[in-house]
This record gives sequence, C-alpha cells and structure tokens, in this order.
Amino acid sequence: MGFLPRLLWRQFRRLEAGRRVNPCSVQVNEPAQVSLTADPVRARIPASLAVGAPLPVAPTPGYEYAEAQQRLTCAGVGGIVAEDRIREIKIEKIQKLRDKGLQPYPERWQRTHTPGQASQLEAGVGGVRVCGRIVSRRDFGKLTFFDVQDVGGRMQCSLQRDDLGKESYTDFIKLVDVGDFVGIEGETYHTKIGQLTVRGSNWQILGKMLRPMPEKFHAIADREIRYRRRYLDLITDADSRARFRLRHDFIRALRKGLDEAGFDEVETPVLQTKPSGALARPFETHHAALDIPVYLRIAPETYLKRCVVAGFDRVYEFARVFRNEGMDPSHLQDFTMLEYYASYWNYIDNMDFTERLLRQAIEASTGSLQVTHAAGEIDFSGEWPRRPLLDLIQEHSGIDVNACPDADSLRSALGAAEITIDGAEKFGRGTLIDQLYKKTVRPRITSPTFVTSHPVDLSPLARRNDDEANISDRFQLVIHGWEVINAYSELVDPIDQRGRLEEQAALNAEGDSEAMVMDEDYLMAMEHGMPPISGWGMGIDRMVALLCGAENLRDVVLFPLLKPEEGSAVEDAILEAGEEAPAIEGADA
RNA sequence: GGGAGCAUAGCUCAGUCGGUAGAGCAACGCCCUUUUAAGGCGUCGGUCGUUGGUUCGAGCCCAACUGCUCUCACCA
Repeated sequence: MGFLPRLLWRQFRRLEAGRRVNPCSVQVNEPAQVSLTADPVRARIPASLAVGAPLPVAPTPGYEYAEAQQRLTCAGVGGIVAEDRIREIKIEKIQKLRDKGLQPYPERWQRTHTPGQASQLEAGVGGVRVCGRIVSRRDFGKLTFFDVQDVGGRMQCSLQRDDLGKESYTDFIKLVDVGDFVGIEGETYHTKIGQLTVRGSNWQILGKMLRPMPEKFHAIADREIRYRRRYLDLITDADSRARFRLRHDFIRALRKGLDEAGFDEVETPVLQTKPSGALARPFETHHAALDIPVYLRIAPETYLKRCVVAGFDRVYEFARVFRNEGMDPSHLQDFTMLEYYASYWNYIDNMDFTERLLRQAIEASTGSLQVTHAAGEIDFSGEWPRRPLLDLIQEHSGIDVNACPDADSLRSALGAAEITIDGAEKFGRGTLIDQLYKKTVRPRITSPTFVTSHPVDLSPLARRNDDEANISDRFQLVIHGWEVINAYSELVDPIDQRGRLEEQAALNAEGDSEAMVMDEDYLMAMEHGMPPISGWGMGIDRMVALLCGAENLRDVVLFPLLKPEEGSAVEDAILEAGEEAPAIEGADA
C-alpha cells in the first residue's frame, strides 16, 4: 500500500480546509459515505466525488481518517510524494528530449576546457567547449545564466534566444534542469557586471538527473547523509571539495618526495594468513578454496621489511589497513597508512628526512606552513622539537620515571603527584608510563613535536638503544595531541625478534586479541639478514584532517564505513537469504 | 558501556500557552535580455522518526523504542 493512506489523508485534510485537491489523485467508490466542506467549483472536485454526503464520523475536529480510508480506494498513481513526483516529471522530460531527437545520455562530448580552465580565460576566446553539472541557474525570459561545475572548478555560461533560435532555447529552458550535465560551445565575454561567461552558440544535454538537487545555498547538514551520499556533499559543499583536493594533493606531493629521494613504491598483500606488524585486532575472513581463515592486514610492515631483505634499500607503500576496533572521530577501522623503510638510516636520520618530506608536501598541498585548525594555528616551519618521552613526563607531571625502576615505585610516585590512572593496580611499568604520557603529556602537545626514546617494553618491534638497553630508538610525531607518525630504528636481529615474538604469542594465547602471533615466515626472512633500517608509518587520514582543520576523520574519507541503512538493498538481500542482519562490530560492544 | 542533545516538506529551517502544520530553496504554470542565494504573480508538496500514554484536543506534555550527533570511557 505504501503511500496510499498518507495520500488519502492528505487529500481529506485539504478538502476539509476548503483547499483544492488534485482531481486525478482520488476517486471514491462509495460516494454516499463522504462528506466534504469544500466548495466544489473552487476545489475542482471530480464528478466521481460526491459533495455533501455524510461522513461516518464528524469531519472536524476528531476526524477519523482511518475509518474513512477503508471506504476509499485510489485509482491510478496520481499525487505521490514530492521526490517521486519530481522524478516522474524528469522522466517525462527525458521522453520529450527523445521525442525531439535529443539523446539524454549521449555517448561522448568533445571538451576543450574544464570549468576551472575556462574560468581562467580572457574574454573574446571563441570555440570554447566546456561541460559539467549545472549547479545553479538564473532565467530572464529570453536570456539565461547558469553555472557548470566539476570538482575542479565552476564556470558561468549563458544562452540567449536570439543566438539559439526559439526552439532550441525553449527546449533548454523546459527540458534542462539544475543537476543535469550539459556541454556548451561558445565564446567568452564579460557580462555587464564583469563576470566572465561562455556565451553559448549551442548546447547539448550530457546526462539527466532524476532526483531533486539539495538546497543550493546551504550544504547538507546531516552528517550521516553527507557520508552516505558523498556525491551530494561534494556537489553542494565547496569546503568538502577543498578537503578532498587537499588530500589528493598531499598524497601526490608525498609520493613525489619519496620518489625523488630514491624510494621504490611497492604493493604488499592485503589478505594475510597471519596479521602482524602492529598491536590490533584484525578482521577475519575465510578463503573458500583453501578453506582457511585469512585476515585483512593491520599493517604492511613485515612485508615491506621482506622487500628490504630482497634488496630494495628504500621502499614505501600507501597501504589501506584494517583494524577491528571501535569507531570514534579519531579512529577508522579502514584507513590509509603510508609506511616506508630506509636501509642504513637510524631514527635520527629518519627524523631529519621526515621534516623535509612533510614540509615539502604540506607547502605543496596547502600553499603554506601555517595551518589553521579549530584548536588554533599549527606552525610547521622551523625545527620541530625532539624530546625524550621521560623528559616530557617529568616536565608535565613532575615525576622522574628513571627514579622508579618498577611498577610499585611508579605507582607510589603517581599517588604522591595525585595523578589517578584507572586500573593502575593491574598495569605493568611500561603500561603505566604509557598511560601517564597519554594523560599528562600528549593532550598538551599542539605544535609538531618529535617524542623520542620510548621504554622498550612499549615498543616490541623497535631496536634497543645501544647505550640504554631499556629504551628504544623510536620517535613519534605528535601534533595537536594526535600521534601522526610512529617510527623506529628497526629491530633487525632475528634472535632478539624471535624472543619478543614469543612473548607476544604467549600473551595472545592467554586471550589478548591484540597481541601478535608467532610469524615463522617473517623470522625466516629476517634470518637471511637485514641491513640497518629505519622504518616509518604515518596515518594519512589524521595528517590530512589536521591540515584541513577537520576534527572528524570521516570528513577526509570519501566513503567511510557506516551501519547499513534500514530497509537498504543490502539488508533486504540479507533478510531474503533467510539470515539475520549482521551485528556491527564495535558499534555496541 | 555512561551522560547530553537532536529527529517537522526532496533540501535548509521556523512553529509562541497544548487549540485547523509555516517560510525560503527545489518542482510546476505565467512574466522578465546581464544575473550570480536574480526578481514578480500563482500552484504543488507533511499521518511532524516509531509505538503507546495523558487530554475534549498533542508537532508541542509523559514513557518506551529506533536512528543520528556530541561527549566521557575503552581502543594505537
């Protein structure tokens, strides 16, 4: 039934209010049951709808539409709700285009300029062929202005009846709408108020839109709709277009910087039989032919290091990685990580290179080294401070961790400093240091800062410092309280690595789903020998979010994962298959 | 998982004290040759997220549910 009851209800309300009704939308089977207060002439009530007969209940105020509706049926598909009605109108326009020999979805169109390119032209350039989606329009009888747009720019065009002839001009006015793709051929000129415009000598429709466009002045407000129907967000919101352009430019600049520094780009497997390279819960899936579990990678690390074993001395990968964890504004379960590994470098060399690489890429993509963020200006110029973790903790909390050789002494120091950490009694020394850092130091770091020299028990994959065996040769780049980069002098000693993996595997066996599992295949590769390496990983999404001032990572990902929409095709298909809709991992755990 | 907020036309939003649901945009019909959120006249479009309850009467008050947003916690 769907729209029927609602439609009937609406029509009765209109009749009661003395307003007009659509004459083809309602028919009455048993006219004697219906009472109407509307004036029949003004309301254009069809002959089949008798006026004046008593209703089963009083028309106002307690009008029982449900009972009345049982006595009515609706013939045909008149009326319907707004969006469907607009769709019907546009489908009619498609038929009218075809009737006139105009193909609504043509196969190609020869373009000379994108809208962005055309907007840079001088006046008086002829033979300009520009195309895009019409995003706004202003009609003046025998003259019309409209803007065509793609993600790269926008260009105003005009059509005049005197240039096109009456028929072609009227066809455009009647059959082409905001939202449609069109191609315009013409000459550039300045309008009376100086706006560069392509004055079209002919036009062609290149793709008809069936749906209504969102409101043209405001962008879409509902975050969920912005994410689900990102195309509408990108069509209507210039800020959103700018964010994704920045993302694209930033990635391109990073790639250029790495290529120029002698790195090779490689691709490593997404489906892995053993997830490794990070501490995280993986997504598990199943390989049907082999009948084995496989995992979506949580990091590309161990495969990139295999490349180093093979003789790639500098490799990088823009890697989509997947972590089966909760969703919040600074975490995605499906995100992009840039990792690279450089042979013969230590972490100090790596910090030097990081500054150069990022500065170059930030300037290339944003045009500046100062970035405006909701929390304030972020300045990427100058030398970024390099601070050992324990120094920072002492500075911000007053606790000298070096004076606390075990968990108990550190706990009493925490107590003396009146710092409470939930669950402190069950944490080891390493975790306590980590929690102390996250609580007192990290939120206060705003400008880019290298945090270095983490305790070795926080860094199972990092190389031990040669002078201080309990700290690792590691750095993180922290900006605005976010860890954006994590890098080490890599552990290349296969015997040390085996020992640390055994510890992790034991934790995993005890039920820690984030701990690593034994990876003999990787150890086999390591035992063939590695040079000194410094490795590096950056969360692209986080960095891009910082650069464009987005506070939610989903604003810089085109199509973030969302729960399935109720009544969606996906859900319907699942229900049809006789299964229950799947629970969304992490959504309610 | 805790807390707070939101849900009204395709879009952006009003809706007063509980008393017949409003505007702008979009759409449709007219007028208009220099606009750019064009303008003017007319029209169409709503079971006010769902289900109950209170009431003579609920968009509004109450409860539950669903969805979304923010926030805290958890989580590299």
